[in-house]
Amino acid sequence: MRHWLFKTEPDVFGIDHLQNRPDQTEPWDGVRNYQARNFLRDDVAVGDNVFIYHSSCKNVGIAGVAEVVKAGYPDSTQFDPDSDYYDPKATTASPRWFRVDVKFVEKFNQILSLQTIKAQPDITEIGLVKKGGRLSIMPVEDKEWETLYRLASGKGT
DNA sequence: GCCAACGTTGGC
DNA sequence: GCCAACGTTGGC
Repeated sequence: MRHWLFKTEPDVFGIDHLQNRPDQTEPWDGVRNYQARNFLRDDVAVGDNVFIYHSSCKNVGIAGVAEVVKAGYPDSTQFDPDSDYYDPKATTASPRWFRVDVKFVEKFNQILSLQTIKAQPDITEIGLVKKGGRLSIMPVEDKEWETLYRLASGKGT
């Protein structure tokens, strides 16, 4: 099983939205970045755990955990002219964009702030810290997951 | 709202 | 295939 981090703007769709969904499950769509798309299409698998990260807001950081319940399949918003995510160059025969379904697992009592994450000496390779933090879907190494989960949940391992 | 860093586009 | 121009992201 692999671990991931998905970024989201909590004003649009955050951990609370996910928790309040029917079945606490929601398609993770609207990803329009090729590197992130490749992860969704090729690598994210059912049963993988995902950190839900809140960006572009007052309290930036990891807010909770979700689990992948459906692996990559075409993101239907790319075919919908009324959608913000419409892509006229995408066809059903060869979809460009993919999404996965995620289910709520856990909300942390407190956001694990980006500042705290960056302060960890062994968290230096994560995409959050590199590349100016712009990638919206990124893998998290097992060791990094352990460290971050311990910090966020306050639980020992 | 600013601005740095990155991704995408399109002319050549 | 290069690279300048442009758009977007995201922390602050």
